[in-house]
This record gives sequence, structure tokens and C-alpha cells, in this order.
Amino acid sequence: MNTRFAVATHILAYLGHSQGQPVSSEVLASSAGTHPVVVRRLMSTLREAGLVQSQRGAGGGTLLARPATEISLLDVFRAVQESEPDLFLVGSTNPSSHCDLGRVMQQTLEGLFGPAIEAMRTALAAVSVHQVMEELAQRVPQQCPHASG
Amino acid sequence: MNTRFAVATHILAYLGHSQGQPVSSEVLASSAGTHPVVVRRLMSTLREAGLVQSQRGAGGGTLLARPATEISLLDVFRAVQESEPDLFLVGSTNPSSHCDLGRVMQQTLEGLFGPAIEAMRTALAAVSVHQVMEELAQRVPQQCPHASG
DNA sequence: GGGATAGGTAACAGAATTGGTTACAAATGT
DNA sequence: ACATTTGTAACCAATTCTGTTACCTATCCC
Repeated sequence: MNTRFAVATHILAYLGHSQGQPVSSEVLASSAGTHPVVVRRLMSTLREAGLVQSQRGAGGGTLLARPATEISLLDVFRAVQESEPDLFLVGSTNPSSHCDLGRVMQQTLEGLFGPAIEAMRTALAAVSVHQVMEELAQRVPQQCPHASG
Repeated sequence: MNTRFAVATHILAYLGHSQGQPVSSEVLASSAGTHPVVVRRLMSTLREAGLVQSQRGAGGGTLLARPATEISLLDVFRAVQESEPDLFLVGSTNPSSHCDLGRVMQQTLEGLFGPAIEAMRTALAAVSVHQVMEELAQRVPQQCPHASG
């Protein structure tokens, strides 16, 4: 079970909410229910993907690298899910089988799963972090101090 | 890395090819490059899902429970992927956070990922095991003894 | 400059999952 | 009866994931 995608989306939504001023990994970890180092580790990935930028030192933290309207869940998914085909495929189906069946099967499955993966990508691309924020705002009017950080 | 989906599809395509007469887990394992027990374990799942049926004893084995044209990759995916939302979600985002943010975030993400999952399902539903067999046949004209099992 | 704050990263531990393997009981055809 | 084959439990090694500690570096403020 990969919680990174969910935690990353959580964090990005949070950052979008307090856009302009950086948020520390401690605050983010508290909100996401995890450990600051986990957040920082995730930040490394998101930073490499160009989704956030961080400032060290006192008063530092992380903020979005571009507006929340221009970060899609597909961006997050790509950043966090190291190898996309991993989703289904096909580490095994032993390529060193007696014959080529294994390898051919792998190619065939990749070809047939392609549309499924593509469909999912399209759907993810249609949702922005900003929309996540709006959804959240509707569901959490004012219950939570962290939500307005 | 979950190889079960790929192995299951491999097996079902194989069974579709020799429809009518049962295939032993040993033959299937050899073709898929894994261990007979792994195949049998997978069969338990596929049998529960109503995709195959097995015969014990001498001359036994497994065969498709219905025509390969009427088994979709979505059927396989559902059977093999124990909890579908597992795909992305959201085991953590600690529900016992200070506030409801964790739980609400979880609900929100599920709502927003819904379309993505649905799109993938639709695409998987559009491909049958029979199509996988045809794809395979095109790619492996006659190279492999196992392919004609 | 010095201290406090905060990120970057390595390293390790514990839990969970996965796949391969052995072992054995139960069923079935010859 | 006996050989064959499934069903299933049990175990191991490898991998992955998350949490945690530790320590270095960068930055701000005095």
C-alpha cells in the first residue's frame, strides 16, 4: 500500500491553501498524520518534479512552485509513482522461459493495458490540486485549525 | 510489484487456447515461469471469482468457466486485486489526526480519484481474454511448443 | 559571530507483502 | 491400490514501506 500519493496530495493542497508563505515539514506532518522526515523525503521527490520549492533555515519551509490550478493529480502521480507501468505489470512472467512466450506475453499485455493506463492518466490530468482544495473546503467548513494554516 | 494480474492473464489465455481439456498447474507454471503452487494459489482466487473451474485427481487440471470472449481483463483485475481502492489510496493520512482533516481528505481523494479508477475499469472491461489470445497468436506464430498446449 | 530554526539525507528498525518452496491431505481416474 | 493432481498450510528470503534517530547544512535574527 502506497500512501505517498495520498500524502503528497494532502500536502500540496495544504500548501495551496497557504500559498505565498512557506510551511514547515513539522506542520505538514502533523496535518497529514505522519513524521516530518517522511514529509521531507516526499518533498525531495516533489521538488525534483518541479511541483514545490523549499527554503532552508529559520522561517523556511516549502511552498508550491506554481499555482495550484496548474498542478494536476497526474503530475503528482507521476512524481510519486516511480515506475508507472508498475501499476499492473509485469515484473515476472519469467522472460527466461523455455520459449519466448514470457517475453511476448509481456509485450502483449503492455499493449493491451496501454489504453487502461492512458484512460486513467487522462482522468487524473483533469483534476487539479486547486480542485482538491475546493472539495476540501466544502467538506471542512471551519472544523479544523490545521485546515486554515 | 504485483505479478498476479499478469500471471493470471497469462494463465487464462493459455486455458482459452486449450479450452475443453483441463491443464495442470505444472504445465501452466512452466509456461508462466513460476511455481505450480503459485499457480494453484492464484487459481483459488480465480475460481472464487467464477472465472475457472478445476478438477482434482489424475487427468485433472483447470479450464475456463466460460468462453474466453466473455472474460474481460476487468474481471481478472477485480479477482486478483484484492481491494481496488488500494490502487492509489489512502491507507494512511492518519484518520486519528488532531482533527477531521485526515478523514475528510480521504473521502475527498476517493471522490476525486473515482473518475480515474472508473476510466481504467472501462478500458479494462473493453478487452477480453480472447483478444489477448489473438494478440498473442499474432506475435507467436509457431515459435513455442507451450503456446499451442 | 552565535544561536535558533528548518531542510537534506543517510541509516536503521519493524511491519507488511510477495513469491518460491516444501509438505501433506483429499480427491479422482485407471 | 496406485499414480496423478488439486487444495492448502507453513515457512523463508527478498523486497518495500513507514517511522524514527542522527547529523550536517543553510538561513534568519540578535
